[in-house]
Amino acid sequence: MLDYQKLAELLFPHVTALPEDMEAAFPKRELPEGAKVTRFAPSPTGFVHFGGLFPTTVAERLAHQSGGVLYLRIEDTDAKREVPGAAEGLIKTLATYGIEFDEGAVIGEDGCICDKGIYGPYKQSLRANIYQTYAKQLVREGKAYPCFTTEEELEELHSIDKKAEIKNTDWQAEAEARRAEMLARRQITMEEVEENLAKGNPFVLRILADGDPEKKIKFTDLVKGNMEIPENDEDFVLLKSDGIPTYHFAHAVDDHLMGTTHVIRGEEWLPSLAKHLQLFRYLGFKTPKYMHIAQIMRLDENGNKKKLSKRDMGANMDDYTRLGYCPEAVCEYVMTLLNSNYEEWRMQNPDKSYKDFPFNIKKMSSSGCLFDFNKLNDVSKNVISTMSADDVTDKVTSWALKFDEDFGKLLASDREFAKQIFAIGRGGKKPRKDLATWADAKSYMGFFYDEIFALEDSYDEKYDRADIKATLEGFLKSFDVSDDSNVWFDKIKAVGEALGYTPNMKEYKADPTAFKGNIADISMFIRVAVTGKLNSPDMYSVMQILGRDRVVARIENMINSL
RNA sequence: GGCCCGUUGGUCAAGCGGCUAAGACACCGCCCUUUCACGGCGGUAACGGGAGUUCGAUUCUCCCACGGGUCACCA
Repeated sequence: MLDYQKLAELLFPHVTALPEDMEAAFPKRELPEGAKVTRFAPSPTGFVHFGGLFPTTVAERLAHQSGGVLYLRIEDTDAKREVPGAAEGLIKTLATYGIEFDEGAVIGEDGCICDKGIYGPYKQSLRANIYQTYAKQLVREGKAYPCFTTEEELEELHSIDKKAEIKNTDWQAEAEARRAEMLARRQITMEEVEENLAKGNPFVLRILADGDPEKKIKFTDLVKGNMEIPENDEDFVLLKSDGIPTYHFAHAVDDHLMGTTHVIRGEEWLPSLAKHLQLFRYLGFKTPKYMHIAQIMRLDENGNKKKLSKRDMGANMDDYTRLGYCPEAVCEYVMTLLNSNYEEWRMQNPDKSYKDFPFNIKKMSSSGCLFDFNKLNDVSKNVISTMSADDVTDKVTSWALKFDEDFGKLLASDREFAKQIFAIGRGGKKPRKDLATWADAKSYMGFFYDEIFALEDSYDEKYDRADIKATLEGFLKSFDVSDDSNVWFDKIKAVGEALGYTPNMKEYKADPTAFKGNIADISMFIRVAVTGKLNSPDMYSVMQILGRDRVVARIENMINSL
């Protein structure tokens, strides 16, 4: 039997604080009944991806909907993987998706990350003394012990050392080796500890696991429901040799001290839940509520679902920006995936912010869903269709200035002109839905600009060139931009009728053989000349915006080319 | 391989012992319409398999299959 008190002093001579000092330094939060405290706790190793935005949106909604607190904690416990500037990027990206933190690591006025709130520091690398205080206590209580086996030695003992080779692992042998090794580790004597310490050998602190995997813990996850998980019997690492905690230990200590009520994270954490529960128990902490959110999936080349990973299209939130999706649309899509009754609510409340939606944990799906660009596009079209022409103009312009500079400059050169274009068919109960992304704008309305205008579509062979020419000439002869739309259209009808193309669609449908064609054909002749395309928004509006000179010039060009 | 989670149409999903098994996206057709877009109407399409429990199972239980996740001094 080791003298734990002595061991604790040997291991952590510099740690003088006690757990109660920490409890005093991090007082319980005083929040109204039912208020939830949630957090986003990323490791600063890269960008925010869709799979990360997902649970974070849940955390944000739950906190703010309940009058609680959402805070950001940076889990930079692995210096090797840290990417400079990643944390700043994460915060900014999240902000564009409506995720604002009340507390934690925030970007200060100087553009650098600073702490806001009294539960800091919010960077785990700065909290070593806090973790070590609890670590020391665990040693005192005989719940943790030092392990001087180096990483290299460990690797030799294990048949797995690299993720890539995991498929070739002999799991049986692995488990046995592990077991034996763990038992041996536990036999460490005070003499060995002193000897190693004297040599300056590094150590990790391991938990002394008391679990029996044959026994199950009953547990209720707020989204997964009831489940049974085997108790933990693995002496996992609490403190790495640099004195910095692993995720598990930091999670328990921080979420306790910072008063997290709901731990919201991806379901990939489910397998280590037993460790966390054990840790909370060892430390005498009340366990928070857990919500393990199903993963977003993608289809691999074999048609199987796979977790959406960083490299996949649609994973990096910056992809959406680049592709021209507006954040509102992405949020909207996320909400439809998160709560099955969201779309229904949206239909009844078309003008409200998604933040007014009563988010319901019970309406969350427990199985992973496939990312669907079709659906995103549809949602996005709806979102954009309700925006004002001013909004759309500004948003398309600023997007284009960044990702399609020439086009952006065109739009910016005459904002009023651009705005008139985007105003076509906007407003009213049945707005046009042409744009799913800002990138769609160019193909939709680029033809308005002579710099971009091109004959994308051509007349079908079946149409008599002479008729086309006659239509265009006839149209030009009577064209007057100041005509109202009825007069304007009547003139077109007259031109067509003279050529044997009936203006009466009903008549035409009743007996197509009686006519050369109809008003649709005539309109098309003009449309192609003016817009270069078979399809366009309302042609009268187009001509009004284009103005007399451009309309005439384009038609004359077409006549000359026929 | 052990453990955990999951499985309703192509996708997202409602359902919570008795229903012709909702709805949305996508797809197809029709209508409206000068094209497109919008809108309207309609259509194709689903409970992974097998045992139980039950008068009756998509719904409850078990087994199997399949899919996913995880097994680090990474989070």
